[in-house]
This record gives sequence, structure tokens and C-alpha cells, in this order.
Amino acid sequence: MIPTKPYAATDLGIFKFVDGKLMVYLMELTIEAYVGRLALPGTLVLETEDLESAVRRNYREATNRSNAYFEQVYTFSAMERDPSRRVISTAYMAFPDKDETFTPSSKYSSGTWHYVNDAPPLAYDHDQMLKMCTERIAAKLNYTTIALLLLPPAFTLTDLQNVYEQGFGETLDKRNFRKKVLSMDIVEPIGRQRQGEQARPAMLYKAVRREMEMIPLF
Amino acid sequence: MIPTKPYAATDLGIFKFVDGKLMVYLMELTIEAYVGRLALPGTLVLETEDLESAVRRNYREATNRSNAYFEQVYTFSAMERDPSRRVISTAYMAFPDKDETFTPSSKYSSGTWHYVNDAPPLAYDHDQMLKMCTERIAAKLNYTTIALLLLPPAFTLTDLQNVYEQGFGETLDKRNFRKKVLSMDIVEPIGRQRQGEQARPAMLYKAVRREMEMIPLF
DNA sequence: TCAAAAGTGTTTATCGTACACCCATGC
DNA sequence: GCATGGGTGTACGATAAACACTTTTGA
Repeated sequence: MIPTKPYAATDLGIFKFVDGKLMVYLMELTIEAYVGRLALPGTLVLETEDLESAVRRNYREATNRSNAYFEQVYTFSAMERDPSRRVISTAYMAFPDKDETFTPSSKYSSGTWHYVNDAPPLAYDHDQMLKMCTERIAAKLNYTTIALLLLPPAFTLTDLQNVYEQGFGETLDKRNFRKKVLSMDIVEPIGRQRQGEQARPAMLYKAVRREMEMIPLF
Repeated sequence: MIPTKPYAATDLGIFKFVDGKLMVYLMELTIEAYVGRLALPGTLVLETEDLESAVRRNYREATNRSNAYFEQVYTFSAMERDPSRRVISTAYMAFPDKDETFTPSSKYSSGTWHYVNDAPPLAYDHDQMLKMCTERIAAKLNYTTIALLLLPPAFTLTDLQNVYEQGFGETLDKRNFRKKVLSMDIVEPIGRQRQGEQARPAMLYKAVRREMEMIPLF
């Protein structure tokens, strides 16, 4: 009947949507047991901080950026999730506020974007964490404006439609989709067009409010 | 830059729906700093168990029963949430599988059911926890059969309607509600009626499947 | 001139909503 | 016999779904 005093940790799924597919930012581990393996960026929680502070610090360390939307997803506590010591880790997800290139700080050897559906098996229980994050994202497509956080600040309506189609696993009618989205006051045209495609240029839009809103969409 | 090694804990919101209102099971604390205050049942996580094991053990200790639906809600980690020591606690909620009287084991002096809207301020950060639980319940009314878990095994359609009306904070049309619910294959009549009311007896129903299902209702 | 994606309205079907009266029981 | 909650159907309006062609650009 001895209470455990585990390490507390956080792991962070950082997501964006590119080319009609969800991407996650993964770090290459350098510690001996997992050298070369990929994992979500994570850190132990320090004596002086709470979970959310640790997550924000970890985000800065992994990306050299500081603004994002953060959300707690789930706490993982299986006995053997880290074979070397008892660690209870809370998974968060993050959606960067801008689409810039990340340059991880010295703590990490390298970070790279991976298509979620194409990522190799991850270290620890991070496959489970990644799965819970993607399920949460898919669920939230139904009743929030999370899709707008997955896209860069300027996007086309086809980009947005791709997020929903990918999340729902089904195709949507283009005219009905646009009618719906435009009637909801969640996006507005920025008056520019996307150049350089080998087709007719698409009008660019931005989110009216860059927050997660509770608005039923579909 | 010293990693924290906090105690890990769980706290458990146990809920049921009675007389058109949500109830939560609260324990009276006996420890010095909080003597006489009410709190959710909670326990430290032991060296030999993960969070869900601790929650199930805690449920047995608090109720002397063992079957319920459990769901992780949120992990609370504020520095001063327990003034006496660093504790990171994961809140779960539970819905008993039957409606029996609880008799807490010796660990607890007493446990009592309280109407959520009528509960006194709780110890620690348990008011926050309770709020997150009730918000989660309200949210899940929209896309799961959680309402069926809040009711006893036999209930009337008016009971069920009360759950939704309370959760949504609005009244629903009786005929439309019944039409909808009965068309969904989630409840079936058990052929008995509720006796003893000072009015026409109501037909009793049971859940077709006593699980949380993802089914959009309203 | 061809390929590739953007953009645009109308019609139909489905679903949600509004609405009022009789019934069975206990007191 | 009266008060209390139980139980039932239809008509209308709103929303969702189906559906095809023209436009603009780069190669």
C-alpha cells in the first residue's frame, strides 16, 4: 500500500493540415534505449510549474515558437509505459498559430513533420497518444471550428473542405459545403488569390476569429 | 530545473439522476485541514497500479460496489491545489450500473448524495473538478447515450426527457421527444409500469445496450 | 487547346417543430 | 369527481441533399 511518486511528464502532439492530410511534428530521440526512434516532443514537469506551463515550455523548446492553441487530451499511466522508471504523462495537442518553419532548440537533435497516416511506429506509448489526439480532432470537427486552427492563416475553401473530408472519411458536395460555411460567419475572404497552381487561382480566406468556437457544423 | 516527483492521485465524480436533477456522491473529510468539508472520493495512486486501477479501487472503497462506467475527465496540476504537498490528480467520472444504496467502507466516515446545483463548496479544487464533470456530461448528451447511464435500469420516458431538459437547460416537446427516442432503437419497454404515483402509471423502459454509444440525438 | 481546379443555383426530400386533447390512477 | 402526470398524430416550415456546367489559369 505504498503511494507512488512518479515523474510527471507531458507529451505534445503538434498538428497541421497540408495537402489534404494531417501532419504531426515528431522528434528523433537521442537517449540510448530509443536512439533514432521518433516520438512526440515531451518533457518532465519541473518542481516550479504545472502541466500547462510544462507544455508551453516544451512547445518553445521543440519549435522555438511560443504561440499556439493547447488542449489537454488524456493522461497515460500504464506501469510499463516507460520501462526505465515510473512516469505518468499527460498528452496535450497544439495547433500553431502561424505556419512557419520550426527550428528546435538544442534540447532536440531534430524535429520533422510527418503525415499521420504515414508515420513509423513511435517510441513509448506515443502511438496510443497520437491515436487519441487524432480521434479528438475528428470528434471536434463536428462541433467546433477546430478545422480553422489546423490550416495556415490564409487558406482556400477547398483546403477547408479537405480537412472535413479527411476527418469524416467521406467526400462532401462542393456547393453545399461552401453554402454552409459561408452562411456561418466563421471565414472571410482576404481579397487575394493563391497563385502558382496549374489551374484557376482560388480565393484565399481567413478565420474571422482565431479561436476554437463551439459551433455545430455538420 | 529539478523535475517534480509529485504524488499521483485520482478523484472521482459519481453521478446519478434523480427527481429531474443531477446528483453527485460526496464524502466528508476527516483530515485535520479539512475536517467536516465535503469532497469527491479520491485516493493516491499506489506503486502497483495505474490510474484506472486506482479509480476502480477508490470506487469500491467509497461505495462497496464494483461495477460502473468510468471515464477520465481531466488532470489537475495547479501548484497549490493541495497546500500540504504536491499532488497531481486526474479526475474521473463514474456512472453506477445499478441504483443501490452505497455503504462506504471504513476508509470513509460517510458518503452522501447531493444535488449538484445545491452542493456546498468542496475541498481542494473539487469544485472545478465537479464543474468539468458536469460540463462533460452536458456535452455528451448531444452525441452519446450517456443519459441512459445516469438513470436506473428501469426508467420512464419522462425520466429520460428530464435528463435532456436539465442538461440542455430548456424544455422539450413531449411528443417530439418520444417520437425521436423510440425511433432510435436505444430503449425498449420492459412491460411493467411504475406504480404508486398519484397519476396514471408510466410504462417502464430499459436501455437496449447498457454502454455509452456514439449516437447523435439532438 | 488541353488539363486542372475554381466557382456558382435550383429543386427535391427529409427532418424538425409546433400544437391539444383524452386516459388512467390515487386521493 | 378532481388533480396529476401519461400517452398519442398531423400539418407546416426549415434545412440538408442531390445535381452539371462554365471559368480561369499554366503548360
